[in-house]
Amino acid sequence: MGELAASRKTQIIEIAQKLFQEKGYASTSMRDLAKEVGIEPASLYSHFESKEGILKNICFRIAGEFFEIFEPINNSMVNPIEKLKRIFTEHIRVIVNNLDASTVFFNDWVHLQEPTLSEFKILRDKYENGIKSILQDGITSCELENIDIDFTTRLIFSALNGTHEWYSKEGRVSPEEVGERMSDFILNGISFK
Amino acid sequence: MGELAASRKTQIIEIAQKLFQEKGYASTSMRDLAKEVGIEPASLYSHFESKEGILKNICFRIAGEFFEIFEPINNSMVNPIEKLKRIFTEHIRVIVNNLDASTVFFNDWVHLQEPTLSEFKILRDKYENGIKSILQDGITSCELENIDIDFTTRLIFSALNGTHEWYSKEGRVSPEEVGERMSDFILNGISFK
DNA sequence: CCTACCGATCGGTAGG
DNA sequence: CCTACCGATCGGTAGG
Repeated sequence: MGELAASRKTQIIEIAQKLFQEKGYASTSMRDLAKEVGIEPASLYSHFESKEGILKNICFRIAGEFFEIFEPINNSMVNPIEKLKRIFTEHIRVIVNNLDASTVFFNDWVHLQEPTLSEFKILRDKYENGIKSILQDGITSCELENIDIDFTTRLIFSALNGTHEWYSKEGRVSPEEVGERMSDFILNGISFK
Repeated sequence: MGELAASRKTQIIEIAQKLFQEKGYASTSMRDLAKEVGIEPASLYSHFESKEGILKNICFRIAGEFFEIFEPINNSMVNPIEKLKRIFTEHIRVIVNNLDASTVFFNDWVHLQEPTLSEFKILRDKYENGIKSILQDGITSCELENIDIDFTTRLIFSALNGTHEWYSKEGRVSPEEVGERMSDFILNGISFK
């Protein structure tokens, strides 16, 4: 009390993000989490139905953030290259603004159970297909070379989604700058030949 | 029997790689492993001192493979760009030839305990610093633009080390071709401006 | 390589 | 949100 009064549920999620990020979802027990929150283990179950419920909350919140930045840019009337540049930059910003949660998102979504796992994969594929469409538009309009779209998409996500692994250690670079340099790197790499 | 007689120890490692890759190290129990091998859980301990011993074996074997390809290329008398190109290609080959083990290497090294964890990190830093030196050589000799070496190195490893996540699903591309296209992508991306 | 077993810890529930 | 507790499972050991 006296601090900003985040709800207990929010507090649990924030601490869970931190612990899952540090030790991994599978290696973090509900007892670890309860201790850090300062309540009894059983009390966690009045806020979440299960341990997986917490993971679900984290993963789908981050997925939601990615779509929130993707859709308005994708629907805007700019050319494909500019779209990609903006999406890459905003994508990085989501990661950097949610370092703990995005680490959990990338590392621990595999621990989601069916049917949640399938829902998650569908969202992921949707986002991926969105990027592929923009690449296709770029090729069609001759703004991009005739690249291998699947392969290029993999490379793009590898580059973007590695950010959480190193950003905190070299945090002197601003998210905007990382996003821009990453965009340059990728777009330059793509237009090879 | 009747098949190629790999030693039991080798067989345990191979099955462990597969299970750790599928479910993660922390979520795979010694009982899971024993069952798949076809022996009693306690019997695993006549081959390995602990569960972590198996992880150690996998992680350091892969680390060794990376150094085996790195060092001869690094010591060879070719220019920095050519060195990078060859290292990237061989790096990809190591990943692709050891898909299970390299997935464990990338995802589960965090579960190593001290002092093994520190030994592992030292190897990782050594490899990373090797790449940084080559980039520096390339800049000094004006074959590369005056890029940010730390940032570039992060991007390189993000791109290279994401390969294990998608390769098996699009396995129609040969390791050599992946390596070459990845090299082109990275080297083209690097020389921006 | 097995039988038999240990203490510790796990996610989760009942009931208040 | 707590006390009290459940059955299951964990990594690992003793002794052969």
